[in-house]
Amino acid sequence: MLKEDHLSVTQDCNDCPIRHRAVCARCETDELERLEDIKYYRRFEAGQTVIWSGDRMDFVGSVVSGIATLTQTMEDGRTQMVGLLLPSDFVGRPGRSTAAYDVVATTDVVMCCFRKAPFEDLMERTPHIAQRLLQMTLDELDAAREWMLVLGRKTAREKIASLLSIIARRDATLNMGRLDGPVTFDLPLTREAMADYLGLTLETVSRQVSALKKDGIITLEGKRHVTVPDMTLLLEEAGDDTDGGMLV
Amino acid sequence: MLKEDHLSVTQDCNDCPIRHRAVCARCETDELERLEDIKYYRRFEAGQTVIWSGDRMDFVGSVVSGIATLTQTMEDGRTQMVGLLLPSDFVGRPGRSTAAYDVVATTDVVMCCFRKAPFEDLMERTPHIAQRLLQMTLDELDAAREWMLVLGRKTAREKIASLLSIIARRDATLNMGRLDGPVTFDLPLTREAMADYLGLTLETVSRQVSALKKDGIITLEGKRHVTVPDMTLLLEEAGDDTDGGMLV
DNA sequence: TTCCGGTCTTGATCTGTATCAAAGATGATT
DNA sequence: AATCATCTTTGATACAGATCAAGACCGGAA
Repeated sequence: MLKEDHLSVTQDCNDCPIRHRAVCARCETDELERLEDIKYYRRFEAGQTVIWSGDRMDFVGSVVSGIATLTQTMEDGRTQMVGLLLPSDFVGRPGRSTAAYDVVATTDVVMCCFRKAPFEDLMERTPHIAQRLLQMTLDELDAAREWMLVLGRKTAREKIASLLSIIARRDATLNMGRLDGPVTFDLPLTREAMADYLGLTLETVSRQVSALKKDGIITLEGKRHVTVPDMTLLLEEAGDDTDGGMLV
Repeated sequence: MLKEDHLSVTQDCNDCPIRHRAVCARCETDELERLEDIKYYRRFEAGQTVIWSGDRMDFVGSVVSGIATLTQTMEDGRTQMVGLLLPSDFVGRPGRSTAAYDVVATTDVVMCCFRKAPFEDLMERTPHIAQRLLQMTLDELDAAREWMLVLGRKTAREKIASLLSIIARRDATLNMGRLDGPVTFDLPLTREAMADYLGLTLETVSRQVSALKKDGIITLEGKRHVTVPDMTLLLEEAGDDTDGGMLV
């Protein structure tokens, strides 16, 4: 649900009918005019690396459309995805000059960027922005910690169910969909990307997706189009508290 | 390294010779006087649960002394530690009223607390605080993501080495120790707690600690007192980039 | 000193997931 | 329509770590 004082850029941002919300609806007008100078769009193709870990990072921004991932790679090639960037997600870290992770476009991606130094100035002058960014960062921290439980303690089947639940929920949030009937969405990730997110191999992902399908927890049309007849069942498979809290 | 504008409470805070730094050195004096009204100390015994997940959380604070953990538990008892709270770490979440995790005192703990509502007011009025808190939260997010790589992709031996590296580094930071010679510290965690942090069983932790000892990567006096003759070797075992970045 | 509860180690065996291998879809390009 | 590259599924086997089980250690209490 996009809030009035949302820092994120909404999907309409590219046309910019609501560009004045791009940073913060509570900002005064003159700040927003100034914003125009430091805002610009970037387009990335599917597969393209937006930024490499260790690179100088001279912008912050948010995803307007498309999907990108945040990944960490060890020298021997083992890869762990540490974040999934969907439309409205914020990218970059105020106060740090180099990127800590690879950011890779999974699909074609449009990002709305702000030059970093002026953005940081703006943040200093307008406290709402720092406060809003703090809330967003705390949410991401919660998500990361939630994921630590998935990675550390869940079985392969539970991991898959957890990932599907999260994608279903995020998809519903973005598209104003409901979660109380059958839920349908497109998987934005290859089996390999899912594996990298879940700390599994792609073969195991494939097997467990097939198993969930066989057991009627999900239906597949093609490889990527998923229908969940009953989210409650999926959440049970994920091993989450079954009080339905996630459905609210 | 404690910074001048550190939000955290330092170890001396209990005696409060430097209590005016308790929130932010850059705050003006009158804000600090007001602070006295909303600050208090709490003492917890080893094993005591500071707060239960889901509980109403009416304070924020920071650890003055002792060690606490942030854990998540599934209905069937599987437990994952999602954070380790050492002296100077911040506890609590401005803007959210219930705790998301269990906070458990591992040793006796003293926390310096601030009543939540007034603290949030203070944050609104004094932008440095929100900004400092944002930096701290971003650091925690980095730590959580680092840990996702450990949980998702590292072997048991690498996991143990990673945990020991982190504890060694944090210990050195707090005690102004060096990391370029032999490093000695006390393990603040039982084998079971280590297992819960690493997504392993306590038996596997025990075996891998023994293996690292046999291979001369570490030495043990008793069960808990660890010496690392050469941090570089330990970092190699952890599978971290071996450019020594961590030693700086 | 002995007892005792909690912690830790070690051994034997089991199992979930990785690994290795091959073939089946799918969609783009010619 | 045929070719090709990429993604996905499925099978056979191997292995890291879990599980089950038994003691060893260690500090505190009596």
